[in-house]
Amino acid sequence: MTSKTNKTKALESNRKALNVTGLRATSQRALILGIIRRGHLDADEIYRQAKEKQVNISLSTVYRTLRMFKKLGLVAELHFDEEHHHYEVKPFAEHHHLVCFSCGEVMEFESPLSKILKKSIALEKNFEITSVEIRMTGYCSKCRTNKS
Amino acid sequence: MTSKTNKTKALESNRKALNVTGLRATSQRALILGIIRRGHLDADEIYRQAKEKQVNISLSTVYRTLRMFKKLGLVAELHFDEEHHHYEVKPFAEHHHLVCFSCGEVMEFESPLSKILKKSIALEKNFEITSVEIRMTGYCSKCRTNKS
DNA sequence: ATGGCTGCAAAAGTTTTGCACTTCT
DNA sequence: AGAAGTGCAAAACTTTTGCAGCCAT
Repeated sequence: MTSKTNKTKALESNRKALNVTGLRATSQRALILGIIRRGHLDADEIYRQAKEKQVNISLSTVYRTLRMFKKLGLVAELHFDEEHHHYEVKPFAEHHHLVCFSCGEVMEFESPLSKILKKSIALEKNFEITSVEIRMTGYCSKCRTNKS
Repeated sequence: MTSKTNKTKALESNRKALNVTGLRATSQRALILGIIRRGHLDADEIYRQAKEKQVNISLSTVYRTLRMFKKLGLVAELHFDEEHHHYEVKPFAEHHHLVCFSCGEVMEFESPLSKILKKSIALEKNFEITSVEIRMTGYCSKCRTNKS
């Protein structure tokens, strides 16, 4: 059974990521970071998942931690069409999102065109662009065939 | 003094826009639609401006109206980096946003590249894409020179 | 040991809803 | 007249904050 070992390793890696930031490596933070790694989640969902592992954790801690991570540039805050913010660990390669209206699936994509677009707008508007967020919505291939 | 005439005309035009939708053309709706026309505003800002013209208007009506307009596709809901949603009347030409971190100014832009990007992703991911939202953030030319 | 972090509870802020009344058609 | 829309107040939700105790460093 290697699962425990893997979990330990993952926790270790999250702890290290925290050490780099100068923050204290608390179990809550390692846990939350681990959870965000799994996908695009909102605060409440992160809280629910965190609670499964550590019953006492509080929602405030989740919010505080997310704000902190965001401030440090450790995670990115996304704005999907829903009510709440979503978070993901900041990717090394800039990437964007494709959301299916029907099943809600979120896919990531990247394209060299987005970089060209960024440069062209920066030049045209004389802007110094620090971040680009592209969100496309529609219907994924599965939902398209099922709709018929 | 032609100002009153212009106001009447504007109201008339908003009323007509409402008639097309099959909704009842109430003064509140015409007013709110007129206000959204002015720019990218959030619910509370719309409420404040509406109140100047019609003291009794309620925040619930603003929210209800915005939801309704959005559902009808009359306005688009935007997701800037702040807490609340922003609204704008749905433009005929798809356009995107450039937000200055420093002064908060929101500029619109459009580019043929965004259409190419859309097509290329649709093809690659086998998605039927119904909408594209691009938000770039950074520093506008004014803030860049002032920063120095 | 000590300052940063946490949990809890309460507050603040945003959005929705129920209901009686008003207004458009 | 009848249905749709509004205002008000209260509820539901999301996010923030104050504070006493806890725990990484």
